[in-house]
Amino acid sequence: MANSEGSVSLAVFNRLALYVRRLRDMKAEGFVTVSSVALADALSLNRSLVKKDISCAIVNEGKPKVGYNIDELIEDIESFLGYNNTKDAVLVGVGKLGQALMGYRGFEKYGLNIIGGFDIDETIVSKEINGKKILPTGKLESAVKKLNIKIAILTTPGEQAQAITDILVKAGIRAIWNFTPAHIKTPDDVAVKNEDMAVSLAVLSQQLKEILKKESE
Amino acid sequence: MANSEGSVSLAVFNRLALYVRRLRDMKAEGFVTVSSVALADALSLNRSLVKKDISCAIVNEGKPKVGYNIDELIEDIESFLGYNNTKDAVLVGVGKLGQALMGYRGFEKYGLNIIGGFDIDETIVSKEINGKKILPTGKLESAVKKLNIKIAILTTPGEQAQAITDILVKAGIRAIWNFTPAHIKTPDDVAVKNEDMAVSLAVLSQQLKEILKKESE
DNA sequence: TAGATTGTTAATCGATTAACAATC
DNA sequence: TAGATTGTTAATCGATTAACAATC
Repeated sequence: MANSEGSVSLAVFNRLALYVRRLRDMKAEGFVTVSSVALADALSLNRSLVKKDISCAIVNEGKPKVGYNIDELIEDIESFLGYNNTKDAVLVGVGKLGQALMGYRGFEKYGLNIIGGFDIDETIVSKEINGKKILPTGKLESAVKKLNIKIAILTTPGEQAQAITDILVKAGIRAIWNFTPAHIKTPDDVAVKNEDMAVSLAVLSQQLKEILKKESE
Repeated sequence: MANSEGSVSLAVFNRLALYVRRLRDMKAEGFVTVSSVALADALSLNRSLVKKDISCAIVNEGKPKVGYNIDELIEDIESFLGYNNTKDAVLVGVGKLGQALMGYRGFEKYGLNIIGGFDIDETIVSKEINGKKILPTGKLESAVKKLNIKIAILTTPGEQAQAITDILVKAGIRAIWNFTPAHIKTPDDVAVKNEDMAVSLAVLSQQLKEILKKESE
């Protein structure tokens, strides 16, 4: 059995998501069972590491000499990552990015259900994207309270981020996925995940620098 | 002086970006100098950790009893993270997400210059977003070669991701920022940064779960 | 000088890797 | 049975934290 209530490190989380993606590919290629060794080798990762990561997430044990049933393994990891239990969310700020996220059908696969968008722009209010209504920001607080929503996606301009955050927190939101470049302040009992493009870009740039450096040697 | 050619861990990178954001806030609040201790306390992080992170990135040393000049510190960290040296990139797949990224002026602050977009859709080709032209995908390879571009942003549908990746690699691209949900295969000398919404969402969901659990106790 | 903070060195902690007995 | 893989325990490595001398 697994680390029943695992506060797993971020690194493990990242790798588990990577495993799921690769396992889906392997399943498509016709694999019925898969060993931790095979998965590790496919990803060029240490075998013990993959073994241990898997053991954090699984309910269905593997069999010596055979490995894991690929369906059960995918199911277990997805369940551990929370892809299976649907979570309702609101999205605030229906600009280009907000529209892109509202229109992205992939979220459903990961258990996120955006119930609707909110914007101050009159011209966009009352339109629909991907079958989801867009309401005026004035109705944000009451809607969140009424539907008991706990997750909000923040895609407003940076200047409005803090003001909207305050409204969200007041309405009972407990997790904010922040796509704005602004730093937002929240009480300790509200989780914030910054989708930080700057960091990703910096990481990518550094990798590129190392590759180009290696080449010129 | 700094760890002159620092292969710094991802964790350090993430924290340095966090420091910059907070330092900008502090500067706006009127700080002229700042100590590692003050910064650490403001972020509720360990003092030694912040001290060490900073020492990886800085050129301008701090002064005992005073701390660092806030302008120099921001400048040094930004430079270390590569925000200052402009990097040209192409963007492939000008859907909602692609448009959002092309229209996002914040990238300039981080040194990314999207020189243009590419799409197969005739109706969007030849339009402009944020002053940047959109060209047919057929011209992608020659444009990348001609302008010697090394970075590509991939925002196509998942199904096209691998085919486009192959073209990009052939044209000389060495770093791909992958916003598609697809797993793309590249040679070892091409860096890939997956912008994995699923992982972020999973992390946020877990934090939320822990908060709600704590509450019900 | 006394006090605070720097930069650096040592101690601790956690995550990764290796080793191995159990099992099909 | 022999061989491969599981699950687990021990060893290693790296990152975080604590301690401390140097300095303004």
